Amino acid sequence: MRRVTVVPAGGELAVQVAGPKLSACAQAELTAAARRMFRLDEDLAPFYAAIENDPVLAWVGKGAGRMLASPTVFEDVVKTVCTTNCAWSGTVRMVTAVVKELGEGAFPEPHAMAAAPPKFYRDVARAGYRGAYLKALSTAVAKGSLDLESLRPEYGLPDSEVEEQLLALPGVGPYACAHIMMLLGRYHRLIFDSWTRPAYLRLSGKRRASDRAIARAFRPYGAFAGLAFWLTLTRHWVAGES
DNA sequence: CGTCCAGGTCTAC
DNA sequence: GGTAGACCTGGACGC
Repeated sequence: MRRVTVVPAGGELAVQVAGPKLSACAQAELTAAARRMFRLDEDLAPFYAAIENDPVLAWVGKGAGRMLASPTVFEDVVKTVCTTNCAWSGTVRMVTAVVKELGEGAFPEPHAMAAAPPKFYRDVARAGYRGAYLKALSTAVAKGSLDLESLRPEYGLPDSEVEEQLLALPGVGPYACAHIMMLLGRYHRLIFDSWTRPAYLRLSGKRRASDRAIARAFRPYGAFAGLAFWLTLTRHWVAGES
């Protein structure tokens, strides 16, 4: 597995690979991965226009707001399932094991995860009950009965259908669905979990707020409500923003 | 040592 | 359609 570096280069991103020149096929694959990771095909102009004079989010219009994604939807789904009902340290443990033991230095192909025995998920990844979900998920993708990549926006499926398909996946409920939708560039849904809820209360100064009420507060952002919510909560992650 | 809970979901009412 | 209870794991916390 060769080292790949992505560096800013005059308003663009340059992907540098150590060693001899890649084949055309490998180049295309790497470019596609980078495009998805950095969300280069997404048009955030309508969002930027909507927040131009926003007291909280105007800063985003300088070019922020592109959440890092994985090279494939499959990888995002697996990782997201590994964030459910556990501490972040657990997520890191599970994903690290999957990459190190099954992926030969990178995130594994679906067939490699499908071929891993339940013992791996239980004793090595220590994924608990999620092991069965990961096994079922990767098996379906490896078999071809489940095509997660077809959920990418460029294939034109409506959000409602994508949501329905995601919610039908093992281990994917409302939280994971909203999270994956965001990573797909479908920004309507707000991500509600044990981190975002208190984070919103802290920022808004409210003592309590139902999910429904929070969603209502972000409705003015329309199709970008989920992104606006996320950026509001993570504003302080960005250097220079308090 | 037991209980609680962390970036929830599933099943059974 | 909404809501209890169970569910793997491991770290934090109270006793």
